[in-house]
Amino acid sequence: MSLAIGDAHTPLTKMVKNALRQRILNGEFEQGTRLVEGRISEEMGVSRMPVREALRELAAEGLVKIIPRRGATVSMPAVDQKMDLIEVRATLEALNARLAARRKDPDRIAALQRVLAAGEADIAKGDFSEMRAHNDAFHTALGEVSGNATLQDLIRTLRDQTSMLFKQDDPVKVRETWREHADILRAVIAGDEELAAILASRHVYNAVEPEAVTD
Amino acid sequence: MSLAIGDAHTPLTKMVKNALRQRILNGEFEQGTRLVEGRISEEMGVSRMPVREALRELAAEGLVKIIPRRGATVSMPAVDQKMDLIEVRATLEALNARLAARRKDPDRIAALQRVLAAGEADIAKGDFSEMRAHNDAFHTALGEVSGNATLQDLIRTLRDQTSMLFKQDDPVKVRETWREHADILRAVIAGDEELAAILASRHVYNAVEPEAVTD
DNA sequence: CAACAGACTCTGGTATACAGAATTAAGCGC
DNA sequence: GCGCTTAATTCTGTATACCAGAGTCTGTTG
Repeated sequence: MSLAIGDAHTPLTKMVKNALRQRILNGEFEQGTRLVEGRISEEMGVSRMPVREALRELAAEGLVKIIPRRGATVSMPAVDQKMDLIEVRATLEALNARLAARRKDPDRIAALQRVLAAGEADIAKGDFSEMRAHNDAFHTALGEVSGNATLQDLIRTLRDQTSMLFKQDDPVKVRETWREHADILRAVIAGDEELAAILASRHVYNAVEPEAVTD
Repeated sequence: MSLAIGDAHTPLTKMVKNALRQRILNGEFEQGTRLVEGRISEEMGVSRMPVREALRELAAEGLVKIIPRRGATVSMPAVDQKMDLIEVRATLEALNARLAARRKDPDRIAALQRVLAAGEADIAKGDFSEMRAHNDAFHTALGEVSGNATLQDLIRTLRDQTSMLFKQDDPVKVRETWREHADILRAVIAGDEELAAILASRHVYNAVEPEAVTD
């Protein structure tokens, strides 16, 4: 299994963690599935330790729940927590956009524009395969403009935790999403903090798939 | 070594973590001090593993920085990160207060009022020894009123990371702090979301010790 | 006194073991 | 059959011991 984890030079723990995160976000493990250390370590061909650590870290990110003496399970957020998460995320994305509008570093904004263009180009081409990546890239780039690393970390974590609440495959929605991205970017460039903040906040709420938070 | 950690039944890792957190927040370890796994484990009479895990968790909380292959060091936030942290924290405390004002659960508010009274009583008595605990209690209680668990977690973490930026021992400042607490509570009870949010946000900025973020 | 070799210190991992909590399977009495 | 015990099995939390290789420190030497 060469591509199993890929034996590079990055810490093993990180690789295990990423592999697990991937699998969880892909829905390969359902909500509540037990993640047994021994099983995973064997499956990935590593010892238990890196797995333990990876699980702890994922727990810190909220993708996994660890109950003492009972181990880890996949933890999609409970219904009543979903809105909580979204509320927090929207607030932080708003702060992020506000800060970006305040600093509006030209270089970073240029980079952001390139990301926006890339996303729009794919949409024009009708190629939706990379949308998730483009989307992540946009939000990451926006985070760089704001320049608040703490905030970026938090948002990334929240993004992972909420990613399953958003629909990514509906072309109509995707187009809407990117229109909103463009609006946010415009507000940022204009230095309009208030507008940027409001747009970013709404952007989160708009992208939520209603059924996801209802049932 | 008997009272080193105290061999209870709670996971060892948690105890190690708490002990370390305590020592860091108390300033017993200065910024940049290396936290060598072997040394700590020996000192606390446990094996390296719980120490490793504790360090990772503290790293997730931001109290410690881990550089691959170089280990953990105490990481007070860098100057330019301090304002970042405070900005984020202020934003989240504002959201928290806003949600509290929205829900204003009577029982939780009653509890909050008791905490406020306890703090004020100690101030009246001139007893400042428990102020930090009272302060934590107030913010925790406020978090319960808002009822957003995710938010509470985040705020607690941020509180730990920023705690050293606040002065707790100046009687004048303490009195001010509690006046602000009372104001926030009043806004929450009145259901005035906007006011509660603004007051909570300012409360954070007001409590910052100017020198702490300057140098 | 700068650059380099060597000795030493730690981290990230591996393997193995084991007590005791949880979970599951097996019995057993009714 | 069905519910309750009990025994067997599975896992977690920790501990030991060990190792390769990255980093760090030190002393030397040109």
